[in-house]
Amino acid sequence: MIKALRGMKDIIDDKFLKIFDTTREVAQNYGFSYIETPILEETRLFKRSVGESSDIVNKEMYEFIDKGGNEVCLRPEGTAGVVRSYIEHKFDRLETPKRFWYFGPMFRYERPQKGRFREFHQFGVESFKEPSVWEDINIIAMAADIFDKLGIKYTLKINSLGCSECMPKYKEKLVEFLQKHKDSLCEDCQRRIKQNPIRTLDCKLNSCQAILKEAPKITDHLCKTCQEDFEKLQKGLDNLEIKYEIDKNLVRGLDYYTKTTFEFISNEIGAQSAIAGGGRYDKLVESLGGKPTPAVGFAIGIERIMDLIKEEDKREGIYIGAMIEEAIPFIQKEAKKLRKDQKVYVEVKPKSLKAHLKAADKGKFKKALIVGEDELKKGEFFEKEL
RNA sequence: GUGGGCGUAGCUCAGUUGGUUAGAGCACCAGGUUGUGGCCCUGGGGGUCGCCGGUUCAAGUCCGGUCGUCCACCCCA
Repeated sequence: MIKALRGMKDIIDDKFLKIFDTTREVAQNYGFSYIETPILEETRLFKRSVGESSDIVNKEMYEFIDKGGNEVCLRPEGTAGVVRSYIEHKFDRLETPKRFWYFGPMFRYERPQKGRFREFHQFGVESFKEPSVWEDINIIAMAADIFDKLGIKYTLKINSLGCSECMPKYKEKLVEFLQKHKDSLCEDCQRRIKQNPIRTLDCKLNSCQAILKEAPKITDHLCKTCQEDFEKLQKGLDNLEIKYEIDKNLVRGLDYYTKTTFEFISNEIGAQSAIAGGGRYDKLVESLGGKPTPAVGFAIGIERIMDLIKEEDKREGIYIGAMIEEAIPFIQKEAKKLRKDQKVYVEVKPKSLKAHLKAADKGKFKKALIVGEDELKKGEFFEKEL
C-alpha cells in the first residue's frame, strides 16, 4: 500500500475549513489583502532571511536542484516569500503601507511528533511600511481575535529584542557574560555563544537557566525609543484588554526579528506549545534588496490549533432518499430546488424507510424526506424531523 | 540528528510457558410479521498478525534488520 510520506497528513476534517474561514474573515475585517506566493522558492531567499544559523535553514529544508539547475526549496515559512514578492512588485517604493494575509502549506524536514509535521499549514499576516508600535498591537489583536472566535484559550507572551541601535550593544554584554560562565554552560549553549548568543536565553536546561538568571536582560538594555515602544505596547494591549506576560527570555528562532516579539502559547497540546508567533522585522526588506521598510507580522500553526477546537455536533441539512428506484428522478429534481439555500444530501440507493431514517440519523441531518410508492404517486414526501 | 514506547479487523485493543480453522467491543450491512431512526436481540461481511530475514517439527508469540507511528530531546507554528 502506498502511504503518505512521513510527517505528511491528509486533511479530512471540516475544522480546517472553519479555521480558514475564520482567519480570512478576521484578516479581511482588519483590512488586509490576500496574497499567495509560490511554494517553491530559491533556496538563497531563506538563507538570507531566516538566517543560516537557524535550524530551519541549516537542517530542515527540503532542498533540491531543479531541471534548470536552480537551487530551490519548499518554503519552510511564509514571511520570506511575501517579502520577496513585496520587493519584486516594487511596493517598497510606495509610501503607503501594504498589508497581506496568507494561508498555505509549509515544509520542514523534522522528526514528527505531537503538533509537529513535515508538511503543516500556516495562516500569517505581514504589514509593511508602518513603523509604529501601534501596528504591532493591531496585529497582536488580530491574532487574539482569531483565537477568541475559535474558542481557543491561550497565553500571550511578549518581549522586545531591541533595534539595530541597542541590540548589538546588548549582545556584546551578553557574550561577555556567557564567556565568563562558559565552562558551566551546556554544549549547545557554548556553541550558541558564537553562532547566536541570544538563543542561549531560552535553553531548556535547568543548569543553564540557573546561570542565565544572572545574565543581562535585553529589556534592561533597550535604547530610549525601544524602551518607550515596549511600554506603549503594554499600554496598548491593556487598552484592548488583551492579557499578556512579559517573557524576557522570549527569543524567536528566526534571525530577522527586531523589537517586538510575541508568542501565543497553549498548554493543552504537548511540548509544542506555541500556536502562533511573530514580531517586528524592520531590517528584513532591506537585507533582501528592497528599500528600508519597517514590517511586522505573525503566523498561526493551523494543525496545532485544530486540536484545540471543540467540535460541536449539531444537526443540519436535509436527507432525501427513495424506497424504489423509480422515485430517484423525482427526488433529484426536488433536491435541486431545495439546494438553492440549504444543504441537501441525496441517497441514490433505494432502501427501506427504516434504513433511510437510520442513515439520516447517522449522517447528523436535521430532516429526512423519503419517497416511496405512495408518495411518488401523489408527488410528495414522507417527512421526518430528526 | 538523539532517546524511549508501540505496530493484530475501518477504530480501540485481547491473544496465557511458541501448538489446530486468530478473538472481543465499537463501527458497518441485513433481519426482528413487508413504511417510522437513536435502545435491544439475532445473523453477516471484513485480518498476507507492518515488511524482510532468522531460530524451530511448529512463530501473532522468540531473535535481527527495516519501515511506520507515538512521545520526549532539539527546534518551531
